[in-house]
Amino acid sequence: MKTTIEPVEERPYHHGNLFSVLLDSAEQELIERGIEGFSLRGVAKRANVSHAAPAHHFGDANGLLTALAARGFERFIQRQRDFRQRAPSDPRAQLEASGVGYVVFALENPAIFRLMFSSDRPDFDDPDLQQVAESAFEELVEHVRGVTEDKSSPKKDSAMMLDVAAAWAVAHGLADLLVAGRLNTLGSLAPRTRDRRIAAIIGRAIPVLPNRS
Amino acid sequence: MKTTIEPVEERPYHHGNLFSVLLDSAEQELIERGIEGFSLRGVAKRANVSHAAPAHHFGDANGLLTALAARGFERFIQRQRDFRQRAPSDPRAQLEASGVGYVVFALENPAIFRLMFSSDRPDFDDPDLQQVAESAFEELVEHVRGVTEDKSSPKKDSAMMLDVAAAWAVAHGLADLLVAGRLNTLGSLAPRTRDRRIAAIIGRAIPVLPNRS
DNA sequence: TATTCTATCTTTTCAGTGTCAAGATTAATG
DNA sequence: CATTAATCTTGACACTGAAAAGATAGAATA
Repeated sequence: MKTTIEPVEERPYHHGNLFSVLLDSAEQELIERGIEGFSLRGVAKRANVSHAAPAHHFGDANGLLTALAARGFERFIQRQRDFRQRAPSDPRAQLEASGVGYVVFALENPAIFRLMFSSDRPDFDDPDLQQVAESAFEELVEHVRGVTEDKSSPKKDSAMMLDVAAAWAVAHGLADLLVAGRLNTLGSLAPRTRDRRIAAIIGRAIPVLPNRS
Repeated sequence: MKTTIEPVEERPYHHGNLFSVLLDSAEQELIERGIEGFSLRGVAKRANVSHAAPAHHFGDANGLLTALAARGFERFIQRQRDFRQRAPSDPRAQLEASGVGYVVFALENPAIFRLMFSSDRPDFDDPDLQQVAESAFEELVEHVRGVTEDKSSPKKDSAMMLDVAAAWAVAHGLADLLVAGRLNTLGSLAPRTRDRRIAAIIGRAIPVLPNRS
């Protein structure tokens, strides 16, 4: 009579690349159950490891969510670059493309977007997360500057700040409302026309340069 | 030897107005621990009742959060009215005041604001919540119409929708970013100047009426 | 090569959570 | 007054995140 039971699936004690596998599992968990249903044990189950394994790589659940948010910001930046590359090179078109990329990323990754902007769980003092989140902000500022800055009579910082806040707020507001399903008249349009209207709305937030008198 | 222990605080078996006390306790719990730390048992403890008591009034935890969100929307609407009343009566000033009220409410009630716009836990199909959330939306549409509608040549619905989305997005984006602490250059200003700038940013989103030619 | 060290992963345990079922108490109804 | 319904408590269960202690295997060292 057999006394030892062979495990159905051989699995080495040391996983090898558990770190990245956990990140992917966590993302899937987040997508399927949302930030408010997110469970560390569920992530471990997806990765086929014990429920305590993630702790060695990420500390606690919030540590895992912090890493996930950081990776989210990287993709977030990349998506905006994608849209800029396909757009005309004039500053205003570039800014509008960034905004459309902003919103499209949110629609493509609603759960991660909420993790990045509407959750207290990631540790935003974490150096990695802070760095990449600042990068996203700096790219925005740069492109706003490209549109509003009149080189012959440079704007004051406070005026500049107003422009940045306006542009950021429109893009972010559209993204967040669409993700929440509160702007369905816009959200249920075909992607192409939807994106055109998003660009139009964002364009409004930044006034045209005053004529140099 | 004493065998029966007198409870420290006499408490009638039937609370009387547990419903509203639970709502207040839940709000306090939400404020102190955030949506992601919110605990039904914590609410019951605050209300000084057993952990299962809330179920009889709100069903489950999400039911309680649904009622809380509905009350939040009522206050949200009221806060916007407050700001309109103190503002000049011309349509543009009224719209800007609504927007400032929108943002100020978010800053005054960050946890509830997130519950209302960035959480999956409230049941947005609930008739009460749906009704009051729609009311908030309708007041917004009305005030945008007041600014943009040219009575001699009425706009199409699609153009109207663009205006509404723009105004809503700016106000909501500012509110959400400020609550998340991502717009501190604006958020750390003195309330009066801060609100002035918020009004200015919102004013931009709605273009001036074209001259009737 | 043999041994020690260290990183990785598992198992066990514990307090806390939401929800359900059953019982206790009080108010409302006829 | 008797019965019913509403309200609240107690107890149980499965699930959660975290901590502690043990198991395993790769890496470093002698």
